[in-house]
Amino acid sequence: MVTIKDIADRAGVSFSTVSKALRDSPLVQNKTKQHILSIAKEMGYQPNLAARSLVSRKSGAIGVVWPSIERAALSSLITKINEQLEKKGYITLLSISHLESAIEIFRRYQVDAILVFGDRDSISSFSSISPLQIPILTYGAAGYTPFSTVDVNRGQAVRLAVRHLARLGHKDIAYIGEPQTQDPLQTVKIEAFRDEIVQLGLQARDNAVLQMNGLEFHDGYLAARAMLEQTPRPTAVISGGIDLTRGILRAIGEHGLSVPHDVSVVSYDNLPQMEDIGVPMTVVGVAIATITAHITTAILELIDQPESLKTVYLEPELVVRASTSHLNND
DNA sequence: TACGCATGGGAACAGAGCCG
DNA sequence: CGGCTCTGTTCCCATGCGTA
Repeated sequence: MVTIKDIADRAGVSFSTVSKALRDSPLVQNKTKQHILSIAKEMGYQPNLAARSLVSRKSGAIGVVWPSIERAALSSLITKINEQLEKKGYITLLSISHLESAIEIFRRYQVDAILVFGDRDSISSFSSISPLQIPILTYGAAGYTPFSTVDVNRGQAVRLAVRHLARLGHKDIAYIGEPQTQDPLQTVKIEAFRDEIVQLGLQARDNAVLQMNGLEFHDGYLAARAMLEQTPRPTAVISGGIDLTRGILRAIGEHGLSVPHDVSVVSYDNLPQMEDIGVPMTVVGVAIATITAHITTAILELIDQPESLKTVYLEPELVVRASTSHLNND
């Protein structure tokens, strides 16, 4: 490997001068600088990050723990976060391992901060993390972790959805998004759903919330099929997430029904791709760009002040598109 | 303006001291 | 004397302060 020493030998200067020249220091004459730069380029020099972080005590890397790789909503989050951190000179290391082993690996790489996406599995293991020197930011796990957190007011999002449908005249509303295994992130939404139904004096049916195995396409599909068999059939449905929504739309289509004429659909997850997933979706949630901006800011702050502890709660919005309409009385 | 030198964490190595 | 553990040293490379 080419090091600054090799460049120094070739250029006939000391390696500290090469270091300064490569970092565009004003302490090196422009002529010398250009000479050194051209030699570095010619020799194909790449700075050794390990050595650099040895001195600076910063690795310039941020570890992201992302255990549920199959969820579409999270994948657009991570893409954007990576983009924004890159602009700030950081690289992101992604781990899809379990929380404990992911953190251990990141410690060895000496990342400057760790971002953890909370999900059912990671939430339960937060308590077992031994205190460490690396700052940790969690997303989607407010109230479950001793760390700084950026989170979304999920309950409020679902309330917005219920109110929107109620305003359109719907009284019989279903909710698809209750996995069999206890998932705190989903439970919050479901509780808000039930509560808002009662608050608005709508029909509170026992089977309004549909059970399912998981939160993926097929789960939404099966739950929607079950819902469409109910009599009377709900006139509107709220979906717990984008993957479920895709399955729900499929089931409705196969049933020979149309959205929103026969069934209005509001989906959780305020993602750009929601503008058209067969139907332009009415959605509730915090826009991805807003979430990622807050996460990025919070991480950078945490690197500057590792001791600080901060919880940011983001308020969701309702974006009305073509998947919801007034109740038909025909 | 350019150079000398200390610095950082950890792997690899050298040497000392011990045991059977 | 071979084999072992334990301690101490050197090296990796880029950075940046102090100095010539």
